[in-house]
Amino acid sequence: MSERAPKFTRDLPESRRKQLIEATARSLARHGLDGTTVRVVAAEAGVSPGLVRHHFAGMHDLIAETYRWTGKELEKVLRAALAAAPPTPEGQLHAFIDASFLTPTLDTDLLGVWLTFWSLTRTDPEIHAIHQKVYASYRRRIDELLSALAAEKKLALDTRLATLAFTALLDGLWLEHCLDAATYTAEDAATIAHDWLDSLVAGNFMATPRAAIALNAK
Amino acid sequence: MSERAPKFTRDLPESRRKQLIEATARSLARHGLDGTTVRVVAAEAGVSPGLVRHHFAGMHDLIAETYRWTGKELEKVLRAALAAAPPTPEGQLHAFIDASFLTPTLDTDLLGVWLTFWSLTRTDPEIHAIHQKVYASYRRRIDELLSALAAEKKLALDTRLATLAFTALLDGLWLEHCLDAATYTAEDAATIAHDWLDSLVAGNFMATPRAAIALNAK
DNA sequence: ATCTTTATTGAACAACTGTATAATACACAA
DNA sequence: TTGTGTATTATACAGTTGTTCAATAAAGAT
Repeated sequence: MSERAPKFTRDLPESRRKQLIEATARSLARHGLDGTTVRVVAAEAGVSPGLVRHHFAGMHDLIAETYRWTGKELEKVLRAALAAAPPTPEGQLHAFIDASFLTPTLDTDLLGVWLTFWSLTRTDPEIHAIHQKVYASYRRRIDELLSALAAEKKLALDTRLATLAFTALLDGLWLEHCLDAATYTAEDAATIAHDWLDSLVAGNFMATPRAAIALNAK
Repeated sequence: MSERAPKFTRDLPESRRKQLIEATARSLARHGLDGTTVRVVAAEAGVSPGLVRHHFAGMHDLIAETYRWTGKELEKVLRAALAAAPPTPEGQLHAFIDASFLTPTLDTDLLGVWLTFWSLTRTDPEIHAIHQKVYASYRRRIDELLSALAAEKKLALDTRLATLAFTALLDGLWLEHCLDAATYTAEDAATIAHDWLDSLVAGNFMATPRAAIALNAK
């Protein structure tokens, strides 16, 4: 009875920062960017609003850090999926697709946050810089796998365009699934992507120099 | 000299609403959702802030109306492109791709607005409803063309999945181009999409029941 | 000219935003 | 136990938000 409960518990800066970042991610997923305020995030993390400024330069900084964290989190999941898959280029790429759509941790909440960042990328220079960094590493990985695939299967492949097509297809599929989950399932998305890759392996893709054809037609 | 200039000019509600909607679209493209406030929009349209509430139920309503307007504007451009193209399914689909990437009116500004709406779709019920309506009509059109294509070319095609793939590829290509125009050009995007369609026509796509294969493999 | 309608203005409002700051009290060392 | 550092709280603050509303004046009707 004489022992009073502490009004709050201290924590290491590193740990508290992570809690605030995760709270921000949850808020972005649920309430969108508009609804993600200092007070909402603080409440979500179970701390007082003032603590945000103590651990971050400001609200904008917190959101940017949440972007970086989400990117790393995503990469972690994908990396693990690739490590467990067959070490062939084809096996790795198929595993990449499965990880993108069939992994429980890649739920619409986690990916819904991504949409928020996309909308910020066009107008916010700092977010734009983060975006470039994240996507450059993302595309490099795909490009390496597609190059290895082309070499192994002896495909005449424009790996640059193929990489762009692959990432665009995955992003598009996930985007539309996220915007309206009722339209199609994650399994549908995976099927489509796998099928695209199969067609690529069969050599029916990115081999025809269409641009040259179009020029001749004129 | 005795004639004083009018402090403002009146306008028909319909006309003024359109001006405000267009001002909102410009603001969304330039300053993002955060920067699009009642005062900013009013200044962009050259009117007083109070006028917004006179023509719209509120700021939220204005943004929703801007979504509807942008959707119609986009459909108008696509419809015109299809009307000018060869009436064959293949010709129509290729024209659809060109219109999506090579039309001057479909600049990154107009499409940048779309991103804003996407970010709202997940958390705002009204925007979500508009999104469903717009995309349903969008997909119906593609589905009809792909069905006609499959019939003409006698392709064993899952048109539902093919439609999803087609729209996802276009959305993804445009999205990533919008987010970082330095990565690839609109011509690159068009080339990729045309190539995908060519591959589809050649019969190398969406014909294999991958799901069944996967089940047998287990 | 005068009247009527109503599009338009501009300021005032309450609510909310991110931030600044002083007081507090937890956790650990001596 | 006492002292020290600082994570944490709570409040206050200035700025901005969407909205309200009475006054104004433009434009057509009479």
